[in-house]
Amino acid sequence: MLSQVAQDRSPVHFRMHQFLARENEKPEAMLHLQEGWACRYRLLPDGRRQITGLYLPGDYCDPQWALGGLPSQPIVAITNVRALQLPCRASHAGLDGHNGFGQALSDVIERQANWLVTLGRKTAMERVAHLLVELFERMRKAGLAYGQQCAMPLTQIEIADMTGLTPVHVNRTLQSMRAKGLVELQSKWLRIPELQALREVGALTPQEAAA
Amino acid sequence: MLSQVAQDRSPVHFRMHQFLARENEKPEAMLHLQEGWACRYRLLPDGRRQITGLYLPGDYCDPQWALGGLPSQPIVAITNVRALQLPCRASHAGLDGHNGFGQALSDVIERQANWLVTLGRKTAMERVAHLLVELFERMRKAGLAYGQQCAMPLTQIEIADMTGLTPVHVNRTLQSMRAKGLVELQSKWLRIPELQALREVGALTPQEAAA
DNA sequence: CGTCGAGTTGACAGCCTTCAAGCAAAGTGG
DNA sequence: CCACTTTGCTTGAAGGCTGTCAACTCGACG
Repeated sequence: MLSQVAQDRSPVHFRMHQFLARENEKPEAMLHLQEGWACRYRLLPDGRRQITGLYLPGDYCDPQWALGGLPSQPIVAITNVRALQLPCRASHAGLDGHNGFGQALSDVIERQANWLVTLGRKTAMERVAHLLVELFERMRKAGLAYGQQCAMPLTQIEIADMTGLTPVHVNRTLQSMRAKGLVELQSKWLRIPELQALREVGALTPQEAAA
Repeated sequence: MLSQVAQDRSPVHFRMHQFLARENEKPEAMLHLQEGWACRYRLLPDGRRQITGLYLPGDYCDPQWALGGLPSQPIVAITNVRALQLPCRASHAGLDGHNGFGQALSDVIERQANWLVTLGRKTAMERVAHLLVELFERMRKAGLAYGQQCAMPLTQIEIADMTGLTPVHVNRTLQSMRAKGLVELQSKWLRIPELQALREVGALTPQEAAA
């Protein structure tokens, strides 16, 4: 099993804002996150930034490295990160969806497609709702949700870079959501009183945010 | 080789607007497009549509089917399509980037990430420029560009659903690009007088639109 | 010759951005 | 332990990019 491979390796640590991978640099190993959050992003010449992927505890970083090629986007730690290393080529024998890597690859493609819909066609409130629902459900799958709440280390600037909005508008949108009782969000903790209500606000189809 | 596998199969045909795949229905076979265009998309309950992937001649449809799971989004023919069928599981022995499927999977992830940046952070003109550059470069790689031109069967409505804009604004944006001499686009043919100029208008980083 | 889809144009509204200022909490150095 | 700075969050006012609504043209098609 992959987990056994992983457990043969000693854990590595990254501080907040440290790079897990850089553009066009061959990664030393695939990482299996044990603790902490990270993100993949691209920076435009004029400073605009778009986050293109989030890595939460339990996620592989990055499954596509098993396919060969070099990372085209940097990956940076959002919080301090602890991870296990595993060789990028450990998985060649079976990427068929019946093991972790195939599923992880599917999830990446699925989530990216969902975000294309959100960034292309949804309003600010729908975008933020999508993000919060996805975060909560992924944390819950990782066993890191406690009732209706989970940790949420993202700053409003990072939420903006994820949702394609400005930090100012993210702030106004969150306040509006708080006023409606849709979310409680303070000191890095997220609480969602009614998940189904927030899913509807986010215009999430049944298959979305399930991945 | 994959191509030999493919050539063992007889070609299948789809008419314009016919489905190559439907949501949650197991596809009969992976398709290797020989002629015609198709797209993957999602429809929101209120009618908003976002195209999440384009399939051009030479593309596999869809590489991720080799990973297992069911398609979460429908795929529909934009023009009439001719394609070769190959079994979804033909590739299990090697998805390592040294054959067509691994590369195809990488390309899908890479292109989706590029579009996340465009939909999240770019202006209308940058979005349309990105699309036209990508289409031209993919057609050229497929051997279907002739000098500075290639076929471009998309309607302005389809361009809008790809770029996250309204058809009206796509129209205005295209006119503005024509007025600046950036593109010539008429009767389903695209000509790009200066590709590099259009790349810059699209705020494309070196690695973008290369996939 | 009527219909339909695609493209085009104008007027107006609105969501979101930009710019700016102020506040609180956390980190830093003396 | 207390300035001082930094980071993150908040709020207001004004403007712009894009959306909405509507009407018109044109060519393809039957």
